[in-house]
Amino acid sequence: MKRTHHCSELRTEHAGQTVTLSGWVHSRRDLGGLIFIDIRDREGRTQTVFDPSDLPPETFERASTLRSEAVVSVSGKVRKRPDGTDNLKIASGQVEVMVTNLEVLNQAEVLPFPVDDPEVTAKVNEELRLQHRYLDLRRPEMVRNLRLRSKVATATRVYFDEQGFLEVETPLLFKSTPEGAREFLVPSRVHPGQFYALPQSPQQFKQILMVAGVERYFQLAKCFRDEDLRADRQPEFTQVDVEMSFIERQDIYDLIEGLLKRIWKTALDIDLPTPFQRLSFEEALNRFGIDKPDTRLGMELVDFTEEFRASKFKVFSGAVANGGHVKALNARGLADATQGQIEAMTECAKSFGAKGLAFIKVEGGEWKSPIVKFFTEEEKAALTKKLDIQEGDLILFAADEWLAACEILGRIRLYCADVLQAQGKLVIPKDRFDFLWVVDFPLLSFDKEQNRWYSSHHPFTAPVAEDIPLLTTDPRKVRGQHYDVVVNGVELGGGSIRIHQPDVQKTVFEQVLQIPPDLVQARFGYMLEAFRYGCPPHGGIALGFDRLLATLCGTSSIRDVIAFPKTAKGADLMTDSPAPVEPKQLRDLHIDLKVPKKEPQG
RNA sequence: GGGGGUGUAGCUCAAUUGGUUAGAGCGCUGCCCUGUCACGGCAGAGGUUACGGGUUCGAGCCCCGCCACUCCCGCCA
Repeated sequence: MKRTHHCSELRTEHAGQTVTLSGWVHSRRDLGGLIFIDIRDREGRTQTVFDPSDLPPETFERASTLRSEAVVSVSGKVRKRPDGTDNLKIASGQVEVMVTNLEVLNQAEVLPFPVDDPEVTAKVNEELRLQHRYLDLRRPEMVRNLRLRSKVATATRVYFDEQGFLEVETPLLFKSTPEGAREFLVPSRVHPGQFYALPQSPQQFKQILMVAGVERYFQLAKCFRDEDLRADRQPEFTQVDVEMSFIERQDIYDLIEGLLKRIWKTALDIDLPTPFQRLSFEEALNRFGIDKPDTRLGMELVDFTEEFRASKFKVFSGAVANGGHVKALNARGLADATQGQIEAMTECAKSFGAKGLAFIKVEGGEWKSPIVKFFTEEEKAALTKKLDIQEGDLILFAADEWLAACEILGRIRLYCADVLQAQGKLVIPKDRFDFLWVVDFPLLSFDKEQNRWYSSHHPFTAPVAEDIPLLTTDPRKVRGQHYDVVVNGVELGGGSIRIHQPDVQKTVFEQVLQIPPDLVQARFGYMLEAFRYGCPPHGGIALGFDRLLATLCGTSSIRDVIAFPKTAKGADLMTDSPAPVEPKQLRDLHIDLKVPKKEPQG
């Protein structure tokens, strides 16, 4: 049964050798008196020939009954294919194996969907693919993704080892810290009524490791968040988690740029230019309307606050009078936007609090717009100049508070880019990767509904040193030592320099975030205590490993780079989980269920 | 929690907008076929139109409900 070669290995120089191949029946061409069977393994495929003149009739008969995806082991002599019968589509296409022995290791029933035809399979309903993930993973594209993931994981470990990092595993049964994302809870059998939580990230352990003197820590860490899912979010996911002592922000930039450079070279043989561009949070919002800008798209936002301060168009001048901004973007070539597309954009703007969406279509040499009649010649000239308006352009406006105006147009910009790409008017090369750092985030944001400040990143993020006195006097102005790394509009990861002084950490928890002292003690007491016994200055970062792989593989869904992902409702369709448990299990855990009974249908 | 999309043969999709017995390609089954590689030829089987109601002379199509998948908003310290 042992194989001598894999199925993408044989070449003309192997001709004459007797070999054994093992794998799956990829395809079968039964010509009646002669049968061709392509054997496939994870490396590729090889054509085998069953010729009755070389074979016992019984073996030939068995070959004719083989079905797709049966598992076989065949032995025979390799030979160069007859002239004119080479198959250039496969690597082993110049040779074939003349089978003398066939062992059927397992038959396969008819499959629920084909795995041998990439065009068909790529369109198969994802529900079905997830139900039979083991078949989905046989597809060459999925094998490639698994392989790339493994390669990148190894490259990551090698890189960090070279840089003097220790890989340390941290617990999955952790303590609930309900400030952040909703957690998965694990009931304790031994401690009735008490729960573990699965970690949203190893944040606190990695900081504790710095107190422990590890100095350089990394881990490919499993993280868990019980929030609603998206194409780029799963309830359990993997982070490249990093923490270092005695560093400043620049050290993290250098380290991560080196890592990504290594990964891109290993995975795609692409040399990433470093250092990455650096944008402040404010500049990212001003120019792109989002804190994770996709700089490949062009169409930057332009500010017209001054130009429209005294405008006759009251929507603009009114917004400015209230301290707001007027911003615009030029969707080049989108003047032919349909009514439906304009409406979709307007709906999108409204969902961000806009009252409407002002626009100008530049068609046939004139500006078609319900608002252009309010504009003076000076205002029109300013628009033409700063937006470089040309025939065929679509100009879109937002007038609102600064952040809202930016975010509305930021969202519209992405919508326009989608439309332009679908129309072929915006073409982005597949091998283009625009990396950048977003820095200088505000440390705190204000929650209007709950009337309190919350951490923009997390409560362990260090303020810029000279801003520490402002924590209690003017929180809005405090800058955080936080950074995000972004590629092509995807937030790949983020981190910060941490607070390492127990008194500053206590101030943030109790006075700024207004967490009662007894709660702080119960939830974070061990950390504050640890900080008192000699905590080095430290900082770190976490990269979304799944998003990283999705970017490398050119897919928008991280499900394509996770072997066994869950659906949008967190179900595993293959194992049918989550699922009910036995009453005894619940009794052991001291749990009573209160699940409303479903109303009978009808 | 909210909004959009999808659900018809094993798979991918049609069904002239409410009208005869729901079709096609691939796959599957049987027979034929010695140089195929998307093999070819002939024949055949295969449907609770996701599910439950309703309107109608008549529903795959319209209405109500419900389930699953998917995308987005909220959410994701």
